Amino acid sequence: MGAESNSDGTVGKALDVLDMVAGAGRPVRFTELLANSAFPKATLYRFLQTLTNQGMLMLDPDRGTYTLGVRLVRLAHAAWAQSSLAPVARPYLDVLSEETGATIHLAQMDQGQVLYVDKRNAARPVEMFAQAGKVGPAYCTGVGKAMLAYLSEDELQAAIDRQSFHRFTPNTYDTPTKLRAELQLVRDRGYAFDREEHEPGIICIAVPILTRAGRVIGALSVTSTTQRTNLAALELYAVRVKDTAAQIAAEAESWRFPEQS
Amino acid sequence: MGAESNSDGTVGKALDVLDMVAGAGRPVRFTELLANSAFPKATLYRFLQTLTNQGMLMLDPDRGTYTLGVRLVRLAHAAWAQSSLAPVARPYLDVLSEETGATIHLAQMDQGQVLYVDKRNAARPVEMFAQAGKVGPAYCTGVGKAMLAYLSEDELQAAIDRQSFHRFTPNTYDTPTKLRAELQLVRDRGYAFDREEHEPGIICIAVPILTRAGRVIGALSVTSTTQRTNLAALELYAVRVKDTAAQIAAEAESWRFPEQS
DNA sequence: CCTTTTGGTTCCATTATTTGAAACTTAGTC
DNA sequence: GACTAAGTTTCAAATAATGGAACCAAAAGG
Repeated sequence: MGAESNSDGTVGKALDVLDMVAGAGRPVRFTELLANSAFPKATLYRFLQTLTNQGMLMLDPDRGTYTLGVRLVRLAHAAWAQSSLAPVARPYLDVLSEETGATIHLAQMDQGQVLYVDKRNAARPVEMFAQAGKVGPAYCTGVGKAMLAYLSEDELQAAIDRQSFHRFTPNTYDTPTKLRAELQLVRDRGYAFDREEHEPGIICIAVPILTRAGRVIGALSVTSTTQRTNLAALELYAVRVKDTAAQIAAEAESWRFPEQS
Repeated sequence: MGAESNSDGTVGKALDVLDMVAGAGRPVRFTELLANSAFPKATLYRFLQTLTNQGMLMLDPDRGTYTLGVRLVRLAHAAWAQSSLAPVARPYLDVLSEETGATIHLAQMDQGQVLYVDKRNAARPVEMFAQAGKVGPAYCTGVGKAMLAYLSEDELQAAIDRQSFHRFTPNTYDTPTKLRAELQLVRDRGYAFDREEHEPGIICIAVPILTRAGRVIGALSVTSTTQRTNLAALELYAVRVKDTAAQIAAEAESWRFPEQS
């Protein structure tokens, strides 16, 4: 059930250590990491030293605990800025958020999961890293299904193999077969719904963002609650959102970066 | 003049490659990276493959260009969330922003530079990664000087060695000697000013965020423009900001993470 | 249409680095 | 002052990284 990302030599192992620290979600001691890892003491120790040296980890000298380092934040900023999707999409999200008064999500696929790269929230305007960078399941979210529906068969199968198919609500499509049937409907329709499949009361409409060649580069969703609205009302935005996605795709694709001398 | 972060073996080299891609600021081709690196073809090639496998880089198959991967965004989210500073500071920044109507910055030290980890901007509420994650010089910004002033002599010297001392404006302290004199004033006063030292028209007041033991964990600033206000007016916030910094420090330090079984 | 160049990928013997058991050093306990 | 737990260093053996050179594919040139 775990994800063994092996066979990438020393670098891969070091990054696994990084993931372990990230996975803990809080500062961790050497011994604790040692217990959760297959590495021998000395090996893990050296990895931690190297990563700390490199600023990928940080060692709190007072408590002897490791946390993720700030270099990651710097790199992530660069990653965000140089991905053609997120920066291009920004102004479009602003407009969409204003028009609908709903929550807007911009997501990408990451190892079979949904990674939210930007968000607009009418109620709570400032979210920053607290929201962007979060991951969620693909098989039971609007953006997830919108993207899955347009993957190639190979990619789709690889993604399906990574889904946990936990039944979050009675509406969750909790088997590959049910999911594939739903994805066919998504393709026919051109957009995906989330019918409280992940969280009760939360519904959304989502569209994929595709290159001209049909490659999936992300997805865009308008999310609301059953208290405030319903699917039929959300569906009225379908054309509007599809249109926005098309514009974003076009701009992202045509965005040529300045050539270096 | 570059920073050789060598001698951390394979992992260090791989991370150098990552920095190269980040440094380019746009998608780069294999050949281009090869030209800028000391690595032989095959070696660089393998690094790129490994990093791509690991999701740290992304290869655009259409254009044959590499960009930073989404895994970094995920890791950075975790880094942000598990650093005790940024999440704890969030509500305080909100309040400060509301009270002053000015721009608020939260920063940490990163390899001699200032890394902005959060921001509130009265005018432009939504900034996300576009702002957080940015880096700036330490010797000519309020937050930078506030932190430098409270480093240990060793740390300070190391940081000074990494400063470029470019004279951005007539007010820039552009030598180590001038800077050290200024830092003494900062210590005496308990907070730092930015007197248009980095950008004309931009002024700020900044305070360090210190642990009880006196270790620097970050800095907090209130920034405005000479058109809207002046230093004397900003100084009125001094007590308020110092107070906020103290609260943040106390909460960040006492924040015990839940123990794992 | 054939040749050359450019950009990218693979091979494989050599070499250097990682590995990890064990010994060691603190720092805290009883 | 012995004992234990947590963290750090050592060093020969094992393994993985290295990089020169060959290879392949596609574009450019004749």
